[in-house]
Amino acid sequence: MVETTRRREIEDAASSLFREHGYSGTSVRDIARALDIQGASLYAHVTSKQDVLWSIVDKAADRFEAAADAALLGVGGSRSGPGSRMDALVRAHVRVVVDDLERASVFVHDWRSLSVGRRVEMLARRDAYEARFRAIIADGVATGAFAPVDPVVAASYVLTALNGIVAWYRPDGRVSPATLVEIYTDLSRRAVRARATEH
Amino acid sequence: MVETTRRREIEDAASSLFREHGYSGTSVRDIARALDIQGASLYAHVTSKQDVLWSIVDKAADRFEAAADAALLGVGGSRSGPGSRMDALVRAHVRVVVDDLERASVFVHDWRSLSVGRRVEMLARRDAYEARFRAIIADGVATGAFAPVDPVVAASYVLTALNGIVAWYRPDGRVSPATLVEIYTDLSRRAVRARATEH
DNA sequence: CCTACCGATCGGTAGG
DNA sequence: CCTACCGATCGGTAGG
Repeated sequence: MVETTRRREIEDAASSLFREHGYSGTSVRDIARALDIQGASLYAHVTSKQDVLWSIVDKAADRFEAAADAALLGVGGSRSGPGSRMDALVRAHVRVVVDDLERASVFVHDWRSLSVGRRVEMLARRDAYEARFRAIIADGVATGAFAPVDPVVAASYVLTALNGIVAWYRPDGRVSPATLVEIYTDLSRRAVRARATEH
Repeated sequence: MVETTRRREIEDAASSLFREHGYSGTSVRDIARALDIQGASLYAHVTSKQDVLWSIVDKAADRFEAAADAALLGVGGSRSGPGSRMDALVRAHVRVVVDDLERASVFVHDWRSLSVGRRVEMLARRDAYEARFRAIIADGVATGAFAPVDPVVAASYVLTALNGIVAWYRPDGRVSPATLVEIYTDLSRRAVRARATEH
């Protein structure tokens, strides 16, 4: 399916509706209504409702992975310490989330509505992504830069906190996206760092 | 509606299904099938699907509030420092979550499917609940026990992390519920505490 | 708790 | 992108 303007408009409308009502709570006619066309007309652009969900989730996963790659590369990879790498990953993740809250919300919540094959595929990608956090935390614990936390639990803690942004954050509120990125980076770094007296 | 054994079985089954497929993704017949009865037979025990959702969410909210009350009372209220009060709140919250992951998941995710009036009511209760965390964090920042974090953002960070447990935690895995409670309390306390050199 | 049934809506197709 | 339509399923009611 080629990427057209209409196709992007459909995914924009669908992301917004999926975020507010969930995949099951959104009908094909709801999406069409947002675009002022008939429900059946949507099928001139997409093959199924499931296909729209997959496009949104797949591209969102691409964005998170690309941002993490770039962030680690930018900070010099494993030549830099676990603290800097953790900060870079958190910063990149929060940026992707606040950059498109609708699509991030669908990625976070609605991937469970994917068909079995795609859900399994996405679960593997999510696990590989989360493994970057686990590895950095384990490294920090090993060097003593981080407190002796369980890397699996700590990575889940931090990532669910970052993903939780989609549930409460309003970009037009008191806290700007840039400020949110910095606050979340600080909170995440502090959650795993060792006491100042320990190193 | 009186609380009967059957009624509780219905809410148990509904919680499990809502957790896995969401409120919209679960049909009345799905719930009935889990209890080996006909879809229409469910209406001998409940007045509507929405009514079942409300019961689950309302009772879950009761549990979180009661646990927070007891936790603050147990730690001596405002006579104890912000650190102890924060620990008590976090511990209580995580205990309620791991004690019934299905109902906690419905409370966290499916309250958005409540009818408008009930959704507004629940939003107010959630805000009052979250305000306890905000107040304690603001207190800790004022006394210097906590880092100079934004109390609103920090409370959202911590609470979404705690609620995120429902998305990944498996109680039959490597980490016992009791251990999870301790790790999460440590991570949350560390996220907001001041550097050891600062106090 | 059952059978039988209701109108509304679902995702999707045919044919233009 | 439209009209017209499909079979399936939805939440819920009637009457036992």
